[in-house]
Amino acid sequence: MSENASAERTGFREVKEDIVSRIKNRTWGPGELLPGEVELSRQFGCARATVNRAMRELAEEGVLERKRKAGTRVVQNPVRHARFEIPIVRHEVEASGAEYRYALVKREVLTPPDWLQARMGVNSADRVIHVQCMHYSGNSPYQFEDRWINIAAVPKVEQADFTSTSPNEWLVNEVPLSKAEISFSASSASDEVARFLELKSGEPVFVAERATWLEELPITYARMSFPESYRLVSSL
Amino acid sequence: MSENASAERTGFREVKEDIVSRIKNRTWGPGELLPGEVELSRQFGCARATVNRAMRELAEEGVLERKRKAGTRVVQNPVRHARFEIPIVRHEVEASGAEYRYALVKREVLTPPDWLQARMGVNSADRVIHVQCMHYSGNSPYQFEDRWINIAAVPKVEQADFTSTSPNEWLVNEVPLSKAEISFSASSASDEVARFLELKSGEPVFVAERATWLEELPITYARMSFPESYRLVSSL
DNA sequence: CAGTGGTCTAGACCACACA
DNA sequence: GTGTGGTCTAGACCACTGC
Repeated sequence: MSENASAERTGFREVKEDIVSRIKNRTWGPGELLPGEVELSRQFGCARATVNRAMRELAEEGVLERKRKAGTRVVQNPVRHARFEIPIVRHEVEASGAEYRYALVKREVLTPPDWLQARMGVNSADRVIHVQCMHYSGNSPYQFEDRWINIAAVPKVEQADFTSTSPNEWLVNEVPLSKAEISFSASSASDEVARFLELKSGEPVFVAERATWLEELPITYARMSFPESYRLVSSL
Repeated sequence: MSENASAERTGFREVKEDIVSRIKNRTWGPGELLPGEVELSRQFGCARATVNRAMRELAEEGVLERKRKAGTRVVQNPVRHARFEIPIVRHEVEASGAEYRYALVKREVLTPPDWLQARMGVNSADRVIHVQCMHYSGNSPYQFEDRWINIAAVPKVEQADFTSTSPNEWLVNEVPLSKAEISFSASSASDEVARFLELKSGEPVFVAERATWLEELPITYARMSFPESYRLVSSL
């Protein structure tokens, strides 16, 4: 039963940690060149593939910079990366323990406004569905959603009435794996947004915008407004 | 010379794309079980390691869910992930083509306030440096930075005066690879923030908060306020 | 307990980028 | 040219976990 304590194999996690700690203790300073994979695999007593995976992941994480022939260096200006999870509103609310409530505010079919044509490349001849709805956490307004959906991209959307299912959830089930651009900003509540979020006009709101395409085909653009209390926290 | 045109090997990128397209065209619906790695490697005519890397990365990206013995499934509720780059302010401003200007507003040594002890686990007996400074893009206020630094974690900070280098840049060079928690929110400008950002009190500001530790040791907490015009856009 | 993914190896060839 | 990382392979053993 008692295993040989020294029998541990060197895994890529150990290699990663070792490299990181050498950077932390300044063995390898910013911008400095690391030994090649072959050399390191000898030092660590493992296969080159193991070192390769370790260094590849560290490069992915923004710690190292790798170039063929040039070698691997510690990144100079550690551009920080933060990763955020953007869950479905209902799940987000329910995860907090509160009851989720949804209400459709408006649903209309229009020709795409100019800004939408410019923003997403929607064809001016196409029609779009404009939906506004509210998401509540218990009895408190949680999010006001203002969304545009390209009918040409998702014809079935004309049959969806969004009275009981939010457009986001409907789309998630209908359009798998679309590509998205997301941005965050702060803004003053417009009269309309203030009314739905139960704020005064001009009070700060947190705004998330999301535009999605499926292979260059514009699907939807959404602007989601949250009251001041909302906080977006990095995962990982 | 002329290579056999059909000699293309199946790489992990091709495997990834193929899997993704099969999900897009509903060959594999949400929650559905995919064939095992061995089976897929036969279908694709490549080694299992290649399929493994493809599926591992897709799992990393949130497209697939993998469990030993249970197999690999298409993710049910595609929790969207967004990745953001948090650059050094100076670089961010200079990248926009504007001239960067920096000004120290305040620098003082204090005992850590209660909220900071609670937030970061700073020892109440330790001392902290409190720094406030402004970052300008051309002549426009770009960011107001309010930062606390744990002297016990970075003793050299007592010698830094921050009159010409911003605390962020100083720290980046002094403390490599610290772990950070980042959050974003919207807030009303306090009198102080409004004064520095040249806004009216109560106007919306975009707030980024960052807390960093080095191996459980609290290093610094910073609250950065941006005027309404600021927009954080997802990379990747 | 048995099947699936997780990882490691040893070796090989390739593609790029610098000299 | 030539060295470095990028990737693939075929095979092996392991660890977790659902049955």
